[in-house]
Amino acid sequence: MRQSRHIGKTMREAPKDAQTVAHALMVRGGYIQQLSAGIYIYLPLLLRTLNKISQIVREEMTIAGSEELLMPALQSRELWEESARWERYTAIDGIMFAFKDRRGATVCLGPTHEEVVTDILRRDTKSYKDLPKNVFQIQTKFRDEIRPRFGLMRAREFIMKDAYSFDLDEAGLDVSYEAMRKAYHRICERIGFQYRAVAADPGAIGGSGSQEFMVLADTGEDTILFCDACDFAANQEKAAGRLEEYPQETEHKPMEAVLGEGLIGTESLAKFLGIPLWKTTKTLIFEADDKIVAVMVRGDCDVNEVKVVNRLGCKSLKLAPPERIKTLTGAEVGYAGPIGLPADVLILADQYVNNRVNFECGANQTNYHNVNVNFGRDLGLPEFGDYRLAKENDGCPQCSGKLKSTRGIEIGHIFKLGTKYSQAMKCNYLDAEGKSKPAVMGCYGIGVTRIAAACVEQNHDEKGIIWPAQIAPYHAHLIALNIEEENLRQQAEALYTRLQNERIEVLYDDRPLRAGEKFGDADLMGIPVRLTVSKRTGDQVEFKLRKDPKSELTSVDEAVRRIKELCGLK
RNA sequence: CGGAGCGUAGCUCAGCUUGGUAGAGCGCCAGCUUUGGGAGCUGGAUGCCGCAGGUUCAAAUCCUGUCGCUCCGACCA
Repeated sequence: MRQSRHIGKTMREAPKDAQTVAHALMVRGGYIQQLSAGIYIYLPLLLRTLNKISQIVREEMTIAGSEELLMPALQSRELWEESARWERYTAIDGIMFAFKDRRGATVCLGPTHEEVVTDILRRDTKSYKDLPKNVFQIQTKFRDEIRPRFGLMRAREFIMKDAYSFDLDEAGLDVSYEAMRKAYHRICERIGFQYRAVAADPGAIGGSGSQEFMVLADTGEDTILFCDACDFAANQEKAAGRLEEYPQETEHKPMEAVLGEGLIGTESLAKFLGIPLWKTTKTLIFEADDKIVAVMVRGDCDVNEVKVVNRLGCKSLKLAPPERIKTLTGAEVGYAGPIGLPADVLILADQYVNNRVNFECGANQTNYHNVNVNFGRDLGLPEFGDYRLAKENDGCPQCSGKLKSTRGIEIGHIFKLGTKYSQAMKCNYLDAEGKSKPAVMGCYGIGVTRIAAACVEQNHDEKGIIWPAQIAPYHAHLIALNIEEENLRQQAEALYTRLQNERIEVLYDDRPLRAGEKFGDADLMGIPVRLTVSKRTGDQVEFKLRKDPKSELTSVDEAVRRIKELCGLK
């Protein structure tokens, strides 16, 4: 492609709404343009990269035994009512774009395709001989995100590969899931990501197990915890950390309420009372849908709201507003405790709240704190469970190692769905005994546009993008300097033709600009190989890798050979 | 949806407090010089100051409404 005819001008300054490096570089490099909130134009350079990412994904899915199809993005309401997700996705979460067609029928743009794919497979599946099946598609998805952000990272319209497996039973699902898991690892490896597969919370999609594929980046929206000694790795919202248990006193002292005026927060309280932080207790009052729930964690810990939601099965969970806390506990915010709460309030306590002798908790009276509290004597046993947010330096739940923390971008998520959708939508088969059984499903998503953004986030320097050759928009960037000199122009044109004949994808900068501008644009765009011809290069060519600061003169033949080797061309 | 902020030239932004009819840098166009890391000089074009009302002799500026965008939270590939 001639750059003089290329659409997508580079910009020297980033638009002010670009918050992350990847977003800014993609806008500046002429990869994307914003049309409205969370809606982006994929300019020619980006489209080439997206196609290459898609091709890698396609190849690996095919090798893993999945068959490609393409489902409609425009879907009808009926299927979503069959799976009982219509209400949740429209009225409750509002994540789905839904509107009426000219006849007044309600239609929607697919945020995901469990319904449609289950509908397809139930027509195709009659006998146990029809399974297993696995299909995938690469398609534009629509999600009315509450807060789109960071350019392609969280957009309202984006490209996703989604695959769905249908098996006879759990054992079959395990096999399908494992094949997808391996394929996801190969995809990440082929793109050259620094990444980790982590245990994840399945969230609203449901199911028995899931893993996220996280590209490591400081700007990632997720925190992941991993063990420094074994292979344990999990999303922070899923992880269970191990805490040190402290030796306890043997004597149960009498409980008393201590005046500690204005002491909000366990740290200042522990200091004031002269007790270790772990003896204090945080009691948080939540509104779970329309019920009130109290959650206790040790004073040195925080509540993991995802775990609480999973325990309660509620739709929404948020901290109760101050007025509600006041009427409930009779105290200002900051003095809530488990003793004396109304009987209908469910009290959940993290397991590490237990096994403490003479601990502290709020007294439900402004400025007062109960000390020397003991379960069984001063209050009944609450429901214990794991409700604490794991964090860095916790003990590993699998071994004696310690957890480390890092940020990640979730580019893929694989789920064991089970029979949630097949049961609701009657995707059944007859087994060898003639008994009807629901297919056991898995679903596997990977964000194609998000991979592009994550890749830029992980591969750039102060000058611009540094694409790995596998997904770069072009293999080579041919820079012609002094192009107003006819003989040099002809030389550059000849080289351009030669490269094209060699099936090398080349962007040819034929613009009559100064060297600085052309090199600056090349660095910004990030094409892996830069070839320069000028009056200095004679019948040779300057060969430079984007990731490498040094350049050298080589013959054209040698340059072609190197490019083909780097890009895996024959 | 709750909280915060921003809409002025293609991009980044100044001007608004204290109303007087539009500015800078970069980019763009022309010419000359320059020519391997975003060069210099000269000349030039570009704005429904987001939109709609209101106040006023007069509104980019004050008021009201509205639309759009961004950031912080819950959602997710």
